[in-house]
Amino acid sequence: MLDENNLFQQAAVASSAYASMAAFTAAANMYSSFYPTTTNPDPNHYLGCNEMQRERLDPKVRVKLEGLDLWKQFHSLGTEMIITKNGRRLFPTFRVSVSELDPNMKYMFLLDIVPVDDNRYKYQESAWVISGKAEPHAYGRYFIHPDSPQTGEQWMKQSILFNKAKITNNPMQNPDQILLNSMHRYVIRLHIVQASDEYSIRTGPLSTYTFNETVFIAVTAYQNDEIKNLKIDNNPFAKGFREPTHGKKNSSKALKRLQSSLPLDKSTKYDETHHRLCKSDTSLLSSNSISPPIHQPIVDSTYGHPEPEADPTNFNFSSTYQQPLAYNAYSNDSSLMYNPYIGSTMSFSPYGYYSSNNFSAPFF
DNA sequence: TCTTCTCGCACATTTGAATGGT
DNA sequence: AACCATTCAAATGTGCGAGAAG
Repeated sequence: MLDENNLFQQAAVASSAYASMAAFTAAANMYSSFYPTTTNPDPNHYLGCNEMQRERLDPKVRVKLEGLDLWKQFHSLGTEMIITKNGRRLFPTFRVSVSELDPNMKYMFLLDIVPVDDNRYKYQESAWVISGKAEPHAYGRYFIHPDSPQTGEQWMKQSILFNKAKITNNPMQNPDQILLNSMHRYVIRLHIVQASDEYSIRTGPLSTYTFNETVFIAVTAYQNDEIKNLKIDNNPFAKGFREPTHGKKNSSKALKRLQSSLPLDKSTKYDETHHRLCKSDTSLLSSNSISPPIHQPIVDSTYGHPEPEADPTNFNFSSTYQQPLAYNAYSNDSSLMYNPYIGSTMSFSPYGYYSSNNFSAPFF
């Protein structure tokens, strides 16, 4: 049996903070390689940490998902994220703001992505349908925010951007890239650890936040044209595929540079709140009765936004995440949804889903 | 035959070094 | 010398489409 303490001691002795984080991630990733998730997807099961009790952060701590409008647009269509061998960034970018941290304490921010259910999907007749049982998920891959660790005061100064986080389908890829399976459904999680130094990463108070709007299906090529068009319209790197300019090869580089340097263009480049509006969300929803509940209902993760009206065509949407401990992920009934917080109670806050679990989901 | 994945391509932004002006 | 703005090229991030793989 592997001595888990030794693995994490490797992280603890690293000289610089950043190096220690890398070692820590490597240690966590070694776990997943030693304990492959071939039979039981519950990380507690193969880590043997069911007994571990983990203190939570102050419940007053609030995390708000930024760019919520754009996330909701994607979510209403069934978000797809491209995964590649070399790793692909998430779009929309995962960005949060946090409040009520202790300004003087140090924290680390980590992101990971976990399966939402135990199904594999395929895109058939303009709808996602279950095509079989899911492949095992490689738990233990985290993206650690490069500013970690820093004080609560610094984290709360501005929104926290995870634009460098990448997803891949290549197990041999850099361990800080999150390994996913194509045609599987996932949700993004944020972990905040109070860690004043590298020794307290595993023991410091921890809270985990999940946002319903970040549920997506990993794909190697876009299936839904509406999703593709929404990406093209909103992702600055995909500007070349927008209608007016796409296919033109006669514009000189100098002209392009001039155009791109126009003040208006620059000022709106990364402003997600000014993205172009697309078609009405509800008009694009699938009402295919054979579709599984691919999308969660849109539940506000941001304080101060009214909850949208219920869509009568959207009868298949479940309310999984609003129910405390509604499903057993590891039962034999594959129709049940996977709750990554199994064993815990889960409550919803206006800022996001908050796990009250003391020990289970993240294993660091 | 069908579905899914990979790769090279064109077009875009980002980044950082080099340059010039104050 | 130090600072700032601009220019430029390389690196990187996109989706497309053809073809490969299973």
